[in-house]
Amino acid sequence: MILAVDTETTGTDYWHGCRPFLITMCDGQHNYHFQGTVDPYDRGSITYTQEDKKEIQRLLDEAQVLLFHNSKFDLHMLEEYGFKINHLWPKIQDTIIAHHCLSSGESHALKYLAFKYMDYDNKDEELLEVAVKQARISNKDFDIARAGHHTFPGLSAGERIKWWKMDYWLCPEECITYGLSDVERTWGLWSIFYAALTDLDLIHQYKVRMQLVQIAYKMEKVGYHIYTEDIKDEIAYLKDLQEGLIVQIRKETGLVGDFDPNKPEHLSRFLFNVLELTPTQFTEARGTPSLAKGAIEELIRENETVKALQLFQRYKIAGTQIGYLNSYLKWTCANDRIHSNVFITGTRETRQAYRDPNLQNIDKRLRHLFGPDNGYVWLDFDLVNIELRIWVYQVGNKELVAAFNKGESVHLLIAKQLYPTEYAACEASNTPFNKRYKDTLYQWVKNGNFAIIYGATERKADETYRLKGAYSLIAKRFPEVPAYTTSVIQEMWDNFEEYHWPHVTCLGGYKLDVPTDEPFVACNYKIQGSAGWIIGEAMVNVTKDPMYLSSNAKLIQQVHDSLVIEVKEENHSQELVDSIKKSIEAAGLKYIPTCEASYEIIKNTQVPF
DNA sequence: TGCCAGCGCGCG
DNA sequence: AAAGCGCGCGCTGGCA
Repeated sequence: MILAVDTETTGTDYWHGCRPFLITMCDGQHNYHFQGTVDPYDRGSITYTQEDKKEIQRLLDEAQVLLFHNSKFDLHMLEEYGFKINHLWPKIQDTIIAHHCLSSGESHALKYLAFKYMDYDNKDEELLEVAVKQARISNKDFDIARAGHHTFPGLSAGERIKWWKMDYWLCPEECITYGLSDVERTWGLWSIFYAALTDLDLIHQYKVRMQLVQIAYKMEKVGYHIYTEDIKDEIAYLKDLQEGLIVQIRKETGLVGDFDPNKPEHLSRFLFNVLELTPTQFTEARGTPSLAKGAIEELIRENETVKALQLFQRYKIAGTQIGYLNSYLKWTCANDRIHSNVFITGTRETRQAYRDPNLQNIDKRLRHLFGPDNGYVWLDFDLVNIELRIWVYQVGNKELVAAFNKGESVHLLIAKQLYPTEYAACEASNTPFNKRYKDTLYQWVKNGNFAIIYGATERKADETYRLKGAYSLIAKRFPEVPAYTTSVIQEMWDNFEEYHWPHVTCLGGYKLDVPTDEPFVACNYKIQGSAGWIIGEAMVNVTKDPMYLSSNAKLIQQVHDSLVIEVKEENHSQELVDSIKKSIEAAGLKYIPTCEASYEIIKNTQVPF
C-alpha cells in the first residue's frame, strides 16, 4: 500500500514548538484524517486521542511506501510530536525530490504541480485562505501568529512572511478538505513521476537524492553550534563601533542633524552637500547623483584621502554584520545550536541551499563565532578546486589536464599565457607569480577563469580578467575552451530537438533544465551541477564510512565544496580524518581522474568554565 | 500595516 | 544578436 501523508501545523519552526494539528493520509482508495485539538491560548499545545495516536503510528508502520511532498518537514513534525519515525526511512518517497529530477528548473510547489499534471484545482486553498484571514480578525484574543511569537522567533516583522498561513488551525473544517486534497495530489503525482523516472532511467539519481534527504534530516537535527555569548559581545561591540563612527564622521565633516547612512536622502546629503564630492554617475530616471554600489565605489576610489568616506564604509560593514548576527541569535535554540533547514531542492541544479537561517553565507570575519561545543572537535573538509577541476577534465585540453594530473596550478598556467613578460620576470627573480601579484594580476586571472566557467564570453571575460584580448588569447592557446562552451550549449539544443526537453546531463547522470532563452547558462549548470552531484555523493560516502560510524561522528554542514563533521574529542583521530578524506575524494574519483580534499581541524576556542 | 519589487551583500 | 552562475535575507520605498 502506498500511503501519502501530510501534516498541517501551527507554524514551520518545529525547533521552537510549532506542531502538527492535523494529519491526513491517502492510500489511493481511502482518505484518513486525524485532528488534534489546539489550545487556542497556547498554539504550541496540541492533543490527540490515544486511539488516534496509536492508529497514526500503526498506519505509518504498516504502509509499504510512505509518500510525502517534502518529507523532511513532515517527519520532523511527526517526530517532534512524539511519533517514531527512524525505522520508516527505507520506505519513504518524496514527490519534491522526484520532480526536481524531472524538472530541475521549475517550481516544485504541490498545488502548481497537481494543477499542471492532474488538472487538480486550487479551490480548497482559496477557501482556506479566506476563512483563515477572517478567523484571524474575529479571534483576536486567541494565540494567533505574529512577529516575535516564541514558537517562531526567527521570523520577524520585516520579512516576507504570510502570517495567516501559520493560523490554519483556526479553521479545522476547511483544513480537513485542504489536507486531504494535498495527500490526494501527492498520491496522484507520485504515480506520474515514478513512471517518468522509470521511463527516463533516472531512478538511480532519484535514489541518491533520497539518501541526501535522510542525511540532511540528521544534519538538521544535530544543528550547528554557535558561541552565543560571543555573538552578543560582538553585536555590542559593533553597535559601539557604529556610534563612534558617526561621532567621528560628524567631527570630521561638521555634519549636523539626523544622519542615518542607510537612508538614501541622508546619504546623498552627506556625500554631495556635506562632503561636496563631485558626482561621477547620475540616475537615469531623474538625473540625480547615483547612489548605486558602483557609483559609491567610484567615489571612494577617487577620494582616497577623504577620511569620512572610509568611516562610512566601515559603518556599512558593521551594519551588515549586526544584521547577520541578530538573525543567528533569533534562530538559536537553548543548546546554543542553530537547526537550519537544509533545502535539497533549493537550487536549479544539484546544489543545496540553507534556510532559516542561511548558514552557507556566514561572513568570513564572523566565522570564529561558530565552532564546536565543549568536548567536541570539528573537521572541516574542502574539495580543492572542484569546479575548475571538473571544467578542465570536461574541456579536455592536454596542457590543462596535465596541470591537474601533476597537481600544478591551472590558474598559473593561464596567467603565464596572459602575462608572459611578468611571468618570465617572476621566474627569473625566483618570486612566485601568485605571490608577487597575489591581489592584482593573479587574482584577476582567477576571477577571469571563473567567469569563463560561469559562461562568460569575450566581453565579460575580458572585463573580469581586466585585460583586453584575454579571451581571444586563451581561445587561441586553448582552443578546446571556447569549443567546450559551444558544445554544451549544443547539447542543450540537441536534447531540446530529440526529447523536447532542453537540458544538459551532469556527471552522475543528473539532468538539468536549461532555459532556452538563456542558453549561455548551460555550461555553468553542467559544471556546477556536476560539482553539486559529487559533493552529494561525498556526503553519502562519508555517512557510510566505517570510521565515521564507529566514531559516532556527525555531518553538520555543507557549503557547496566543503563538509563539516563534528566528533567528540575522545573519538577524534588521524585514522578517522584519513578515512573521511578518502571517502570524500572517492566521490570525485568516480567521475574524474583526480580529486583532492583538504581539511582543517577546528577546536573549541572557548575558555572552559 | 501588509505586500511586493528592486537592490545590495554575504557565501560558494 | 547577446548573454558570467547559484543561493537567502535584510532594507528601502511605492502602493493599497
